Amino acid sequence: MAKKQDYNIDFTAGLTDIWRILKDNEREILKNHASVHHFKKNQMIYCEGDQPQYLMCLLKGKVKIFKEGVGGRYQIIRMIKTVQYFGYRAYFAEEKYLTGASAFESTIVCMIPMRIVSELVRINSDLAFFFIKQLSVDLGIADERTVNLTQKHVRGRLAEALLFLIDSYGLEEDGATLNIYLAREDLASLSNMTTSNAIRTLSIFVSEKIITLDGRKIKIIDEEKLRKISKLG
Amino acid sequence: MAKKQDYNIDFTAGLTDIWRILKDNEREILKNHASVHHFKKNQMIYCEGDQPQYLMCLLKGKVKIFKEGVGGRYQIIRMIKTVQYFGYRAYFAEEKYLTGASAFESTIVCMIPMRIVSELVRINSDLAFFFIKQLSVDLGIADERTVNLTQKHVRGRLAEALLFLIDSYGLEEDGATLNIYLAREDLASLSNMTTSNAIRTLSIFVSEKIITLDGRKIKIIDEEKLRKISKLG
DNA sequence: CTATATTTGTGCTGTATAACATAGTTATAT
DNA sequence: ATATAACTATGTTATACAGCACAAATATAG
Repeated sequence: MAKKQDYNIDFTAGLTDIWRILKDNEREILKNHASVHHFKKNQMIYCEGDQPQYLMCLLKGKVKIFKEGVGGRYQIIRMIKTVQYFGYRAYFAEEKYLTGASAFESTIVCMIPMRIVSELVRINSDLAFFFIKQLSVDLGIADERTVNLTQKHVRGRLAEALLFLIDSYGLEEDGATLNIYLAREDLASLSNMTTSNAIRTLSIFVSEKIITLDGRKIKIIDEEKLRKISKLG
Repeated sequence: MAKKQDYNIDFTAGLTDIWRILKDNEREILKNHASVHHFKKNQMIYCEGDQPQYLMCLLKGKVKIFKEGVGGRYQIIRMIKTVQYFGYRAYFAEEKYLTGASAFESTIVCMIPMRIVSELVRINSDLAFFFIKQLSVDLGIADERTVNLTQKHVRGRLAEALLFLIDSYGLEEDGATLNIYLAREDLASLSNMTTSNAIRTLSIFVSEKIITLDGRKIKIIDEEKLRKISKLG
């Protein structure tokens, strides 16, 4: 793995959330232990079963967190956008990683040893609250997600996935094209359905003038309708 | 709601986890603000949408945490056993409750204002770590659960629910009868299926000599087989 | 630049499971 | 004690969705 020296990035700029919380001497500690790593498209960042060691902050690119299910079928559990933190849950829970993470596209990640993070949490209660809040929010999202994935039908689940992608990565300058190009397979494993059904449902959405497709580019035409479909299930 | 004076319980005995962490003066603070409440069978402890105010610790009884899904169909998100803490996630996330909680049977809960808990977290980093760990573990469980509920078939999901109940509430003195009597409907909403399918699958399990039924009493005959069914999906 | 692999798109078939119906049984209330 | 409501049980039907097959379009590699 490449060290921070290899990349001419002010990685502290990306660490805003935590940076703001820390005192000067704590920032010094963090700076001395942080390193910046580059991952190529589809490269694994960590694997299910690995021993967690780092708090990671996504500086550039996109990351998917996924989990292998029954019969090798994998499911995307969450997706990380820039300046989001990830990879710390398992360490705090004193478990091995239950999920894997891989780079969706060329990605830069800042890594801070959890040993150091733990130490900072111990001496800075604001940082403790930061993680408590983060975990609490994520747990809420996970609970919502469970109900959505189990109770909604394919249309609802796909609509929701699209809305989630808009929310996470936004739209291009035209204000319509999704700012992420993912394979149908990924869209499927994000909305818990087979690839064929993702493809099929997408083209139904096209025929209903909710979206248009150009290869992997997805243009959102009628977000309101998506919202309605997602809500009704 | 009844105050602690109404119940002659040494509620601190139930708060072991947190109690052990606190210093004497912190214990004093907690003791002065804790109150003990009794809930009748099926009584709501808090509702989806409520403003969270208390850290709750289950001293006696059983509690289900559930969530309303599409078309009023509700789903059990988790179940609480004695000396487990609950009700704090939403407060830390600065959200309203996303779930509801109700007493499964006659239940006693100790409540501590989150305002006080937050204050203690601020001054005692061990308590901060306690919540960080708790939330991290729960988030892992939620992720596992999502995959299990979405990818496994009814048999696998029901088997898993039964194993979960053994794990959470244990067995009676005979070493076989589940120590919780729940309606088929609850078993269904725990394993994400319709009541009819829970009933049907249960009686299939009976015919396969995996369990026996006597009304709501469920006797586990072949736990190994349950484990196998759960694993295969 | 071609060859090979991967991804996408559609149609068809099978099946798991939801939805409904109905009856018997057990709780709950008055 | 009796009436009413809620739960349990089982059979039948309907349907959403997975699974497969195959062709076309893209992407990737040598």
